[in-house]
Amino acid sequence: MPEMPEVEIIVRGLNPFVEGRTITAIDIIQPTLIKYPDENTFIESLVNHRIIVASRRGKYIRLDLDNDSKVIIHLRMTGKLLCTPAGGEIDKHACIIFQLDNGTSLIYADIRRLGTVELLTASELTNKDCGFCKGYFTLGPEPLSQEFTPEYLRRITQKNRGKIKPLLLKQNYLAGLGNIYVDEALAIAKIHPERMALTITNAEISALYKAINKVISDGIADGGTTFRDYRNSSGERGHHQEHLYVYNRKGEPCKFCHTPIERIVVGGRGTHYCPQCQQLPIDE
DNA sequence: CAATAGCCCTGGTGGC
DNA sequence: TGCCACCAGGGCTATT
Repeated sequence: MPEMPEVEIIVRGLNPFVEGRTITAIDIIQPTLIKYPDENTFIESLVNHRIIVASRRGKYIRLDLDNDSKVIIHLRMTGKLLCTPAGGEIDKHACIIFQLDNGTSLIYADIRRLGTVELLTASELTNKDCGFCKGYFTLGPEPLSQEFTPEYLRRITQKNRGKIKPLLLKQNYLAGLGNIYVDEALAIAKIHPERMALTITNAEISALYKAINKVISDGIADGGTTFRDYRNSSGERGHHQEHLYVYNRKGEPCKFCHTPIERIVVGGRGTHYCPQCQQLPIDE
């Protein structure tokens, strides 16, 4: 569900709530979400330990514990991390409940249960070849970071034989973009989602670079995008859906030229674009 | 490598 | 109102 801006908002909301709190008990309602290690080791490693900090890398959330355990969480499509006050209502799709020493609880809830929760020791985190959290260890640079530059974007488009949209969705090239923000960035940069990455010009690279950083920072500023399931750690909706250019706007007028937005499938994903603003070169 | 399909799941929506 | 096919913000794996 959540892409980088949504995960960023979740982590920002999480920290004031969990930082310094000790986990007093863990209720595991859906054990299949815990991919590593086994349920008992998971509980033993965390109960009576203090959460130092929550952080984000790409679409992953990480909790660092005082015994050097790291909990790596991916929310996939419908996962939520909810900070629930003492006596507060437990989400009906709660999968794992971390009870904290002040009576509150941190609840992992997930309607479709596609999310993943893994616990690594400090040495497993350093080792990277532990066989778990593979996606976490191979993440590319973050939008808005020093490492993400127009030159970097140029480099990955030059060495890729495929279409631009599937490339931008690959987390090992760029961490954090998902289906919504990719469509939005391409719309703002006026690049067709099926454009062959190799043929993208320097001027377009420059526009795409700015557009990626813009959609991500706007998404964060708006508290994320909520269509149905996304909620921040307090259970509130985001607002960026009110400012989208193309995503989920099939048939509605383009905000630049008023041409109806079209929906196609690219790389197996629903894709929205303006057929007027985002054209393929004639020879493609 | 790139493209595609299948898979993990539930639930909302739109067509009939 | 009911039934049903389809679709969904992700990502791993296997196959061609």
